[in-house]
Amino acid sequence: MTPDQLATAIRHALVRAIEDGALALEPAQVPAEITVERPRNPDHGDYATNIALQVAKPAGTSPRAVAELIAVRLREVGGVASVDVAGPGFLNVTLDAATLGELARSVVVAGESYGRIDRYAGTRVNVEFISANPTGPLHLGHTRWAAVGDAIARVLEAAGAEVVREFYINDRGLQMDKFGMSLEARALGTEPPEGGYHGAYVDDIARQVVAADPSILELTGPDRWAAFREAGYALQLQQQKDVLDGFNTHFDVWYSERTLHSSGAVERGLARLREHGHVFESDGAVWLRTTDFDDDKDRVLVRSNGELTYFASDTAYYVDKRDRGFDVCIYLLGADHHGYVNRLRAVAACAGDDPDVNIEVLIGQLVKMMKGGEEVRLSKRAGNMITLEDLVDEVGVDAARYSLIRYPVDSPLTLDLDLLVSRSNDNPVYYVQYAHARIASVLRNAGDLGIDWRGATADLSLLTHERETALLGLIGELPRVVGTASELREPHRVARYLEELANAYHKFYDVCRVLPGADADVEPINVARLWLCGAARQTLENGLALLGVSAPDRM
RNA sequence: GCGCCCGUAGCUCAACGGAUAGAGCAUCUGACUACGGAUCAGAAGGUUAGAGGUUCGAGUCCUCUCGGGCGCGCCA
Repeated sequence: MTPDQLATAIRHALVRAIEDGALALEPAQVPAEITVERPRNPDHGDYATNIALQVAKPAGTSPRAVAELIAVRLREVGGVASVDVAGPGFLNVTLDAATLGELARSVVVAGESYGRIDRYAGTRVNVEFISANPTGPLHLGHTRWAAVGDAIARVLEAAGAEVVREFYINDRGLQMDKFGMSLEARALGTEPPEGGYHGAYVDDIARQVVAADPSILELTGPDRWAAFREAGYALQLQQQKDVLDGFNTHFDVWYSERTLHSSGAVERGLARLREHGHVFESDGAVWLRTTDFDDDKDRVLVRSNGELTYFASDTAYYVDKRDRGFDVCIYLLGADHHGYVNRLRAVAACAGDDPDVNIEVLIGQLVKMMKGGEEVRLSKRAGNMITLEDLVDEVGVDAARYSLIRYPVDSPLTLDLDLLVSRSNDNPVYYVQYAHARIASVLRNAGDLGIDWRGATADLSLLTHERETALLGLIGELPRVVGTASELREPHRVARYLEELANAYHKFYDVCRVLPGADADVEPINVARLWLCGAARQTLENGLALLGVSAPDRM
């Protein structure tokens, strides 16, 4: 029995109590969600629910009395071994061993699809993240989003959503020109202009550009730096794509800001906003009245000199996404952009959408790096800038991704490079991966012993050891973890869950011998435990896949 | 000045309004001549920054104070 099935059984028990007249409650007062959770304390059974505490007040009686009414009816349900009323009115449910054990079989049978749910079936989601200028390498700030954004996309997919990962290329405007002029300057051996780009990578790209086409130096005037700009753009963008590819983060759409303008999307976007009546003119400029929807000031779309603002691109881009059929547009932005939240939400509202439904702006705090006990200051001046590439070179893709994903993004994160580099259990990713490798080893050994556990008849009711039931219970949690992680857009919950699961496996392994000892026959308990191992391995693999982290058979 | 985020063990951090606030690291003590010791068992470590409030119940929600990070252009 899965936790969801138990929740349904509890609901039925509650409804029956109402129908029997034992409980004075309107059907409408039954909560939409019945919370079933695994108690921290094993004495509290396999599962616990607080439903009695929730409905006691509207029912006009005490929580414990309600709990008793539900308990009596729940005990009749097949697979339920016992139901206790505890504390202020919690219901503690214990399943019988066979019912719990069968979970192992169903997980192994489900394979890679275990953990997938249909909560967001039919929902099209656009997840936009990183969206850097193509004027330099991706740095540490981008890296957090590369890992977390991709994990959010994976979790949403597991929850049934149709997800597109999108990277908005800021390839238009003054910064690009400065980039071109900086490249030109370095190629000519002069200093980049005021506000230009510095660092070794600028020299590298300049060299590459000249090497690819030496005739570029024969150009003059703006033609020359524009040519450097275009050639450098192509190289830098490709470099970003390659690095992200190596980071196991693959974008479905690379959306160029230039394309947005050349395609007429900007005009269409402005037209849409005018239709809804939130555009006005003042002081020779065109404005969007975002203050109609919680923004603290109105925003300029077209400057009095006729030029479009960056904000105009933003609005058009949003409208374009919606026109492409996305129900939800998720933006992942750094904390230094949190001032954009209200205006982006206002854009959605001005376009006639519901900002609470169609747009979602997630703000992530910045990452700090410690090395040798000191903070590594991040600066675009090359020397101490940490790039995504640097991080991966130092600690590897799995450790880098995992370390960035395992913390909620709304709190600032401090990473200690020294700890990450050491391949010890200081980094929990190894703890989780080790559990997977350990199981893989056991299963290999079973094969070497000629044990065909999947083909044998197994009595899974033998899995009654406290460590076995604890492990089974946690294995059963994956679908619900996917549910909360996807709903809250918090993939760190998956990582935390995997650590718990790995811990439960190690504890089980420590006291429960899986394979028969030397010269011993294969007993039913060996087969049952192999099923448990198979289920645990599959759950770890599926969970790690949600994070884009590998599940190695050997380490 | 206004706004957003944060403040939990020595350190890095968990905890969809639930039961005795949990892990890892660091410190101390233990455990295999059988499946991977990158493991497991145990000890120690807390006024959840502070003060009020909401309710059966608050680290979590509301108000205020203190402390830290960030943001407030017809810039991109």
